[in-house]
Amino acid sequence: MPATLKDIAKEVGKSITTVSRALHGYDDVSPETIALVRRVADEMGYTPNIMAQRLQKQRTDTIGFILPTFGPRFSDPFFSEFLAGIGNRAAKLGYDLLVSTRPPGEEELSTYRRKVQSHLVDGFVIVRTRRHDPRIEYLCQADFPFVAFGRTENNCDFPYVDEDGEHGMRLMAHHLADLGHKDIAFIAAPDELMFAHYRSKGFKEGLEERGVHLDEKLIVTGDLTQRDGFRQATSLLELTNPPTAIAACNDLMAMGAISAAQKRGLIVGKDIAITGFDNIPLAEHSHPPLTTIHQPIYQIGDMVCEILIRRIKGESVETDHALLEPTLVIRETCGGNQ
Amino acid sequence: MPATLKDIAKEVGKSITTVSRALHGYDDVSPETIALVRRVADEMGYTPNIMAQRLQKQRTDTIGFILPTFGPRFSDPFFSEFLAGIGNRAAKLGYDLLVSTRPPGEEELSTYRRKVQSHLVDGFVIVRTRRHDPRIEYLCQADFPFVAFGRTENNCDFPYVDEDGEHGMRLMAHHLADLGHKDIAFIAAPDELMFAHYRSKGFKEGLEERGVHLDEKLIVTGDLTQRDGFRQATSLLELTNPPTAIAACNDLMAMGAISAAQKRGLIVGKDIAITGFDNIPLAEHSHPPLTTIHQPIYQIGDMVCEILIRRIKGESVETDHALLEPTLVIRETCGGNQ
DNA sequence: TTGAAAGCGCTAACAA
DNA sequence: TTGTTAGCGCTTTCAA
Repeated sequence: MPATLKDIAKEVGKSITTVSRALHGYDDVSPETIALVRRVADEMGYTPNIMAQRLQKQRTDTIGFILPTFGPRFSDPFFSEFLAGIGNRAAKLGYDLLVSTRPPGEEELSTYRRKVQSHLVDGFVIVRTRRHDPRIEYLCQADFPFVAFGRTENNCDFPYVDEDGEHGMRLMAHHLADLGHKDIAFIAAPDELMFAHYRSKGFKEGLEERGVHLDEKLIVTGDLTQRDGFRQATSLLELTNPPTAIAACNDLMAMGAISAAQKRGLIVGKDIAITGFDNIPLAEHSHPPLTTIHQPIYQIGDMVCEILIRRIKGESVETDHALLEPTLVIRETCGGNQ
Repeated sequence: MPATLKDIAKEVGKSITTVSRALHGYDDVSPETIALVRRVADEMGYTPNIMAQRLQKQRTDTIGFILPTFGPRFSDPFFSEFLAGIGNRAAKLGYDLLVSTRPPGEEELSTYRRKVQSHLVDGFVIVRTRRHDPRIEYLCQADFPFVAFGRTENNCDFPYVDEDGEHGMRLMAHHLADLGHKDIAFIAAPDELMFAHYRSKGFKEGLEERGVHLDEKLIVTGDLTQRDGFRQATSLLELTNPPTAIAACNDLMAMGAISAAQKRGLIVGKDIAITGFDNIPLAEHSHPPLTTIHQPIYQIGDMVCEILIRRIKGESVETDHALLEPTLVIRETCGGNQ
């Protein structure tokens, strides 16, 4: 149906090769031919068949991104922003983005494997790294290009961009301690998630540095959703000695915790302090606005994508181990400023 | 590098053709050959080169989805959930998902055009339809398969799934009117967006049906973000005769409105009623929890994708004009139940 | 039951 | 400056 090089060749009475070269503007084609071919190509509405180009070139100009989803009601503001970051950068560099959604696990890994082996993508963006991450292990061992948002404990060297969550949570711990809190609870996330691990670590160390004891009973683990933040905070508040501050591992859980506190009639920012991590857009508009740690997700997506494409193209990359400095965003959930 | 049919053929001492057929389990290949070929293929870690298959088959087994983004801080919970819906269904049916992010406008349309012409995808999922939608116009005219989430006023027939936003907002208007509100404000969204148009229409009609007059001065338009919801609600509340209820066109703006009200010291659900539309996960955990209209976004994504793939495959589709019945979710932002 | 040959649309080395 | 030829990896007639 659509015009091919062959059609144009027939039309202008030249060979396919010449047409191809004319279209690419090679300088060994006469200007007249170039002009002619271009005009005819335009008239015929020619667009190259990308599959044919790809088969020939043995590249796909496509990068893969497999979204770790968790059940249908999946809605993490994190991902849409990150996706916009990589998507826009990829487009700017002439790359397409192949997205899959797959829950972590066996099937996830085989999805990576299949896409690598069948040459569906030239490289991968990995998010939400795990302490022991089979995806990274696989890609390293297969020597396939990828860049991760997050680090891991696997012992192999690979490019990543990460925010220093350990430092971020240390900042937060100091903030809370300096506000005079003694009974501080922490809603962690599964320690297998690398970022969760770092954040927990930073928080504990931060409190220690301020001489505040973190009671094991006040450490609980949630699944990163606001629903679970609500649940975990509720159980925390039902203790005989409830905490005066709750730090959550991410904003979503913090927002759940705010609900829980309010449900018990507590005034957040006065009766209890609550903090998050991520600074999602919603954080600014929670009630009260959430004190949190900022993470420039869009920019991270952008960086990750750019590094990946440079690697794919074999260009040199200056920094492929970026660790971003987090900043504390003080709003109203810890009181003080109002 | 990776094994090809040729490699296997050489290894087993048969022709490429035979190997291909053996791998596909054709019944005109001897069982022994099939077994042998399969074994060798496994050993060599064979995976078909998809680009080659696609070039040959003239299909891509890929569906396209172009995300309308608006600036970097792009974070609409709507999209991640919708994406999960189409992504999971596509995977189940053996399709890949090619995602782009592009702000609405000229470049957006040319992105569609390029992907169609270069055979990058077999069909498109369209979201956030506009009253006059150039994307739909183009795809219709090009006779390219697509399914939309949302309707349009372009006069061409195409498959869609939509929620009856008009009816939903009518429900909401009745709810507010029945609660006794007389001074009701509405934060609309740009009328060019089809869903916004329907929602506005339904809201106005709903109030009329209850004999409540909707003052033009109390109708403002926001850009669907919580930030703008905040801004618009603030201006509404600064009027000499501020409204006693604010209905927003979507949840995000409603959440901004809640902030605005609280900033002015109003108690939401008592001093003022605020409502949304969408029932995003966060709605349940706003403070107070938001009264809204439920929209099963994940399921809609799933449906849209399924219809699209059936069409691509040329299978018959029973219902390709689905209009879903919305439901009112009463929580606490209008008072009453507490 | 198997293989030879053609072709999907394109690029590139080489020859003319 | 242009054309011939080969080939990317696969599927699919058609003939043996």
